[in-house]
Amino acid sequence: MSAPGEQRKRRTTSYSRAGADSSRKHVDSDGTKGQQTRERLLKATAVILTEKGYSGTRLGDIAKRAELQAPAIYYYYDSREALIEEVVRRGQQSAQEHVENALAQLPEGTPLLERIRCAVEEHLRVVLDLSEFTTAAIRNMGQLPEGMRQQIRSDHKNYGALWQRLFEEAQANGEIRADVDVTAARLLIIGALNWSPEWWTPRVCDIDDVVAAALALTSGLVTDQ
Amino acid sequence: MSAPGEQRKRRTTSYSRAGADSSRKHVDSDGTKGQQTRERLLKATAVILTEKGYSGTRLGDIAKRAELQAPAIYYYYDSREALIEEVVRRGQQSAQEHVENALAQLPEGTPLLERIRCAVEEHLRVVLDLSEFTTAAIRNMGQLPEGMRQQIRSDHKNYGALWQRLFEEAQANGEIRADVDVTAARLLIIGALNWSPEWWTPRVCDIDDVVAAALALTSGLVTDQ
DNA sequence: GTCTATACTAGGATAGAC
DNA sequence: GTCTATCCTAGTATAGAC
Repeated sequence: MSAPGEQRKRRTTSYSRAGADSSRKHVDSDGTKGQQTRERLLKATAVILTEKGYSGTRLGDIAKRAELQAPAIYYYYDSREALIEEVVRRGQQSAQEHVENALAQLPEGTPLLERIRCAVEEHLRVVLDLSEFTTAAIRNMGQLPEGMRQQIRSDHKNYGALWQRLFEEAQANGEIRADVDVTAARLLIIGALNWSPEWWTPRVCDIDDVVAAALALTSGLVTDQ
Repeated sequence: MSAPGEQRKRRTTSYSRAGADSSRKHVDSDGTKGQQTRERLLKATAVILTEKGYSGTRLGDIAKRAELQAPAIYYYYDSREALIEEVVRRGQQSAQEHVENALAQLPEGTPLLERIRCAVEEHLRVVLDLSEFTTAAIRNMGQLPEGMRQQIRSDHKNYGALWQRLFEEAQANGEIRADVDVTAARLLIIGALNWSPEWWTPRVCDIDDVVAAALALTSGLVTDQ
């Protein structure tokens, strides 16, 4: 008999972010409600992914955080992998889009060094502030299973190429010291930014302080005037 | 029914460096061979840990790489956790020891900036070249289970404090720009170094190039002369 | 010390009720 | 859309032979 007998309540609700006013009559019989659940699911996955890593990300934990039962996930995604993949893809994309967008905003003749500073600042802000998806993507990029890696990889390459171009031109241009390996420099900088979610919290310092420090470091590459 | 009486083992597992007895007599009877296996095990664990992350690290994979069968691991360690814990602890320690040692080597009056450069270079070399344990420790620090974190955390704090001291004194001293948050700067730099195993391979560039680039970045913090 | 065989459990996934 | 029940594989760990 499988008597339930225990009736576990799963109402833990450690959720504080109750932004969306969801207590409506019936949120509508088409699409909308499902779409919200989908978003909750993605966001929950991003958080767990960041905390626990790829392999440590359990559907049960995701479900708990998204406030539904694990099997419900399969209504939205075909598999754990499909869900995770979308999170990572989004994270990758939103960083790239955000930075490209900021760069595009700069006036025509902006010096390369200034463009680089802009990219540094914006990447950092995405990572620390704007997108938990990006954080999740970064943290887990290295341990994704081979299959998933392929598609993501190409986006990743593009983004890297964008940076690389900026650095190479800046060096060719004399704005960056001729004696540094720009590839190493670029990867070190991006690394510094990517690692920041590991230590930064609002309690450590203001985001603007991090930005300022990152820009200071970047200026170490500048040709001495 | 059949519920077997709770026979839980509570091996406390504070594995601390089993007395490295290293008997030298002959290699097969006692001691030595086991010690070698133990080292293979640790090294294999470090590699898998770096590649797959904490949760993705399976005893089966470790065993395979160390060329034995999974259950044999239990002859050396009480649990998967105990094994992983030793790897992480070692990684943490060897970074700290290596850097402290290099710093101690510097002549008495060495300027703080020079000490910082030294720390940057040595930390980078440990991470890229000298210790796969350190890489494993760094990559997984963030996703270790709560229990394991405690002990490791304190070592980690010490190491961070060592760096922080250097930076604060350098700033108080006027060697580092007064307008940067040294905590942020320090964490960004260490982050850049810590992230490097993620992208660096001998094919990307020479380690010395990475070191040079890291030092160039560091110089961005220097007060303008 | 290291193996084979096996007990046990967690967690991904499916079926089908509501 | 979301749930409960359940299947099934993979992975930790133990027993005990060699």
